[in-house]
Amino acid sequence: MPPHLDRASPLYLQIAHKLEQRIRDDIYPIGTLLPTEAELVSAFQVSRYTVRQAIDQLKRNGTVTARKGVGTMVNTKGNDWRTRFRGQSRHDLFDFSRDSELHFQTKTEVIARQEIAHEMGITTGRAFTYAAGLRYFKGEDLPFCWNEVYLDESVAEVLQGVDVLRKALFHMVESYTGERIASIHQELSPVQLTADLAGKLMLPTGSLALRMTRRYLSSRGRLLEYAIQTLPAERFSYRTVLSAGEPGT
Amino acid sequence: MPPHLDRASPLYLQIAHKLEQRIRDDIYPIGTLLPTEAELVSAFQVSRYTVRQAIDQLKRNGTVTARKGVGTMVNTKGNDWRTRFRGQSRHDLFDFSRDSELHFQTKTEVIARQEIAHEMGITTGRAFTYAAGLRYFKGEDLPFCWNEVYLDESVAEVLQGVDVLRKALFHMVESYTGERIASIHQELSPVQLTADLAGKLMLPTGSLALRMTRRYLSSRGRLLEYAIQTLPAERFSYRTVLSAGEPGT
DNA sequence: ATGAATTTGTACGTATGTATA
DNA sequence: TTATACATACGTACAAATTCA
Repeated sequence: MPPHLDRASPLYLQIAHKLEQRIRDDIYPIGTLLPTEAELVSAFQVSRYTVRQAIDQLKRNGTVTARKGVGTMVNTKGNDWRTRFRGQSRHDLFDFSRDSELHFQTKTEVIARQEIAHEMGITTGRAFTYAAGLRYFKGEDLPFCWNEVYLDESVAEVLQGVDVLRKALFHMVESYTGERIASIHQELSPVQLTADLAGKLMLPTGSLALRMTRRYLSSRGRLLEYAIQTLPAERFSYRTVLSAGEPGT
Repeated sequence: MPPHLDRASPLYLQIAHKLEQRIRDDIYPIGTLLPTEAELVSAFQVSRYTVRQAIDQLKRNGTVTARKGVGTMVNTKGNDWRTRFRGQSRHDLFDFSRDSELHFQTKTEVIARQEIAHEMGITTGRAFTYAAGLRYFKGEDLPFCWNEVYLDESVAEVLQGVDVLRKALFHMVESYTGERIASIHQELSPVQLTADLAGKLMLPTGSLALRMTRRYLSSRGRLLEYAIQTLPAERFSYRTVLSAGEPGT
């Protein structure tokens, strides 16, 4: 056990965190190469396997990119998904909650049967609170999204008495349970508006829209929340910037 | 080298693909556990390290989740096709390019005029090489994507003599210029297939699809590459996994 | 409640392949 | 061609979480 590391958490995570820290501190500036794996091995006094696991962490969230024969380049500082998830522009789907309001129209108790259970990726028979409504950007008259939510009964209480939602629901769930949402599985597909939805959104039937589903999983893999958003193309575009460095650098 | 595997691509990817295939075929149904790592080792006749790398691949795109002492559970089978894509980082684009092949059908020199220049966000009159073709997952017969690319004339040379593209184009651009792509602006919208495109993709006219555009900008803000992908909903779903912490915790 | 068996997670060593400069 | 640096792949061992007798 190298002296600068402890046994409290895996070595590769400690090293990954140290590397991220150094990137944030501009010890490894954006656009430069990290020390080679061999150098990191001798610097940290661990095996190459462990160094590679640490670097894998950074690759996974886009912080660095490796190229054979060249090295591992720093792309960006800090890439916490929780920041991305909230703090983006109004046109970024990652951030609904801060600039928009969800006005519920219906709220009922349901049992997940065949199709919906399959769609959620769970076994049939589990109880959920289903709530749905229109989502508006603050200060605008036209809704830009039809929003449906299934909340596991163990956390359904957070929606009680809520008619207008102004915060991220999954965040409320985290506060309620005291447990972090471990992962969010998000999926996007194209759809056409049904007559019913078109009416609610005040658009022609058959208009093109994006359908985004999100599955919020606990650390034990339990589905706590399932959300479906239908976003008409005329009122929304999904834009993201991938792993940009600092502007102008 | 186990007899059922070749050396064309890494063993762990071949195994990952086989596992995904079996999940799609309901050999490993949703909600059940995969065979244990030890069983997969003897089934595939590779080391445990290789098996774990294959499973890591499935974990990364959310297909499975593993728990110590329990096993690796199947989460989702994703659309009957091998169609997952994490759109979060440059690294995801590398993976995407490695698993698929782009077969060019046309290649011409063009000048960006009114509409397309506006779409690209540049001034009119700049010269580009335009190339377009169908993209296939390796080993599959049906294309899953119509792929168009505009390459700035300063880097157009990288496409010369290339009929089948197996690497990330922007990566080749980076190697060619020695300069890093600073940011990638991505946009997604729903569309319906035109008769022309439907013919190429062998799908009914009017089928729903995702249209994804990407603008690759140099560090000085110059547009070096503009790519448009039309992805039929039946063959592709856009999926992202936002994970809070580290695997296994 | 305890302990053994099972299963994934972490970590080390070593060797060879492949892309790049 | 040679050297460099990351990528893949084998082996081994022990730790940690879970399950079950």
